[in-house]
Formats: sequence, structure tokens, C-alpha cells
Amino acid sequence: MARRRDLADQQQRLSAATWSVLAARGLPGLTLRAVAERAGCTTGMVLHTFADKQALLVHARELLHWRTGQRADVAQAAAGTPRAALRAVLLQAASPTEEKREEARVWVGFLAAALADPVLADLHRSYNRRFVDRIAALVAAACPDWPSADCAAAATSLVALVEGLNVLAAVDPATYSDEAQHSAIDTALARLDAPL
Amino acid sequence: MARRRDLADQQQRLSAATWSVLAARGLPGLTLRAVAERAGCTTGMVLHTFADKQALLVHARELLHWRTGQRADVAQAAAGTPRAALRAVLLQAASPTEEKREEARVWVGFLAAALADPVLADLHRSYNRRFVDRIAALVAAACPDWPSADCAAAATSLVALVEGLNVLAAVDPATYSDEAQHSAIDTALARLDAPL
DNA sequence: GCGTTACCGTAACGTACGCTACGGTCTGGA
DNA sequence: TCCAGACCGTAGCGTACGTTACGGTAACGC
Repeated sequence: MARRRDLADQQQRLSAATWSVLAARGLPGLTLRAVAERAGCTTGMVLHTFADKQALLVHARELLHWRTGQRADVAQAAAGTPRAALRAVLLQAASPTEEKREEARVWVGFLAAALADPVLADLHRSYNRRFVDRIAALVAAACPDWPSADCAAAATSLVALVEGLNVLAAVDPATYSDEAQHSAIDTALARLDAPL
Repeated sequence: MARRRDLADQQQRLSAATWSVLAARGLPGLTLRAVAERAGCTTGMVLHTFADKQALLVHARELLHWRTGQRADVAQAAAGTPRAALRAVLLQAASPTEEKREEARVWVGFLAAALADPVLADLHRSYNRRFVDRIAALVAAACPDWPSADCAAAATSLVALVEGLNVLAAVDPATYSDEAQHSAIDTALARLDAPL
């Protein structure tokens, strides 16, 4: 036996470095050397912690999901009514702050990467469906008399709206300002109160 | 004087090849060699037609905008009422066919590229704002008594919804099926008939 | 204190990239 | 018919990538 390392800690540090590089230079700039430099170590250490670059990517993708899920949990728990919880979760999923805008850029990067990487595509589908299910459950709680099919349809629409706002705001924050995103979500939610 | 070439034709062929590669292999797979192979020529010819890779990307981005704009024109002209035109334009912007799904993948690729490339970002903003303006004009025509600010807000919401559907369907066509996209758009349009 | 061994930095490999220089090829005008 | 020259395929440049092999180094058991 000899030197022991804290594997989990190393993975987290490298995940943070991966995130930082991803936000600063985008997906094309995400290289092992850049991650190592940001983490203050060498590529050798990176590839001793993660088997290869794809493992690092997968870990960073899980980190993104964990962050957004965590924030959604907080927003949901802080709200009083189901309706308020729905609104809070949707609003936090949009990107009013610079931190969220950074997340949106990273999200777009992973989305584009998923188009050519089956593993990342599977992760994306899984995480997105989980988000849709969460929204569907909140819609069902806010509108108890709705059939579940309508809740599911409303959930997919709301998620599409939120992700669309995120994506468009990532590259054009002037047109898709915080207020524009806010009003878009509130207008969509107003439909829940007065269904056809 | 000597051999003459059809520059416009070559540019169009190479743009189409860029398009094809982007749809098939995603943004990381978009290399000059891949484009040349798809176009049946060499990298030398590619770089004699376009100054560099960015010029090729810009031309392909313009081609994408031209295609979608063309299709929107057709849908808009074929509709009878402003309301029908709005619905037709939004529905064709979604991706019910494999061809549109390919366009959506390409769109995502350019979006991700725009995050790191200011020139592509400018193009993206310009084209997207033009699309928002088109939708806003159709909303204004369909709802003549609305203030223009409300039309603009509705337009940004509708565009965000449509692009969100496109983006999500590109990577998860099962969850975001044609019917789901259809009903999402129709539900959003129904709000125009019964404003608050 | 010392050897063993897990750990990781160093260096380099092979590959693929964007891009360029050059020379062959084919065309259009005289 | 023939030549000037526009055109483009070939080959390779320099660079950066992911990955690997190896040797130094530091810590744990005895």
C-alpha cells in the first residue's frame, strides 16, 4: 500500500474545472489540456481520474443535471401552493441571471454534442424526460381535475417554451430579456387557469 | 483567359455538403475534409471557393435561413386568413418531416457554433429577429385590436415555443412527436382567441 | 527507517485538423 | 493550332488533439 487519493474529491474538482472551461470557451474549447490547466494539474492526472474524455463529458453532463435539479428542488420546496411551485420551477429554469445564462450555454453545447454522441443523447433524453415528468406532476397538482394526458401535453409545451427561451436568450439576451421570459412564462401559465 | 467556373453553383454545392455533414455528424464532425468528401472534391477546391472555414459556415448559415424563409413564404401565401397564415408558418417551422428534423439538427449545430463565433452569432440574431418580426406582424394581423407591444410579446413566446419544440424534438423525437408539437402550437394559438 | 507500491507528472506518440504552396490540367481566345 | 492562364488536385506544413508509457515521488505497513 502507498499513497491514497480522494477519488470523489478529484472527480468533483475536475467536474468544476470542466464546467468552468465549458462556460468560458464552449464545447469546442473543452480539451483535456484546458481542463487540466484550469484544475491546476496535468492531463495525466485527469486521465487517471476519468478513463477517457467521454467519461469526463458524461460526468460533466450529470453535474449539469444535478445543478438544475437541485435548484428546481429548492424552488419547488419554497413555494406554498402547487401553482406557485410550478411557476417557481419554470421561472428558475429560465435564465434571468448570468449564472443561469452560463448554464444555458453549457446546455446548448451538450445538446449539440448529443446529436453526434449516442451516450450523451441518452443522458439528455433521460434528464429531459425527468424534467417533463416533474412539470407534469406539478401541473396535475395545480389542476386536479385535468386528465393526465392533458397534464402531460401541457408539461411538454411548458418545457419546450422554457428551453426555447433559454436557448434563444443564450445567443440573443437583448431580444429575450428577463422581462420577456417572465411574461412569456406567466402568459403560458395563465392558460392553466382558463382552459378551453 | 482560361477555364471558367460557376462560382455560385460551387458555393451552393459546398453549402449543401456543409449542411449534409452537419446533419449527419454534428458540429464536431464538420471538417473541411468531410465537406470536401461529401461534395466529391478536395479541400483545395473548397478553400478556393471559400476563403476559409468561417466563410463556408457563414454561407451555409445563410442557406439555412434562405430555406426556412422560403418555406415560411410559401406557407404564409397559401393561407387564407391572417390567423391561418400564422398557424401555417408556425407549424411548418416545427419539424414534422425527416427533412425538417435534419434542419433542426443543423440549426442546433449553428446555434452552438454561434456561442463561440461572433460572426455566426450576429447572423443568428439577425435571422431570428427577422423571424420574430414576421410572427409579430402575423399576430398583429390576426388580432387587429392588440397593442403592438402585446403582439411582440406573443411573437417572442411563440417563436420560443416553436424553437424549443424543434430543439427538443431533434434529440428526442419520441417524446416530442409530431402530434405533441401540433397540439402544443394549437394550444398556444388558442390563447390568441381568448386573451385575458 | 525503509522498502513497497499506489499515484501522477513528463514526454511523446499517432492522428486529424485548418490551411498553404506548388505544379499539372484543361479551357478559351488569337 | 497553340499558348496563356485560370483552375484545382496533391502534398505537406504547423499545430493541437486524445491517449499512452514510463519514471520519479511520496506515503503507508512493517
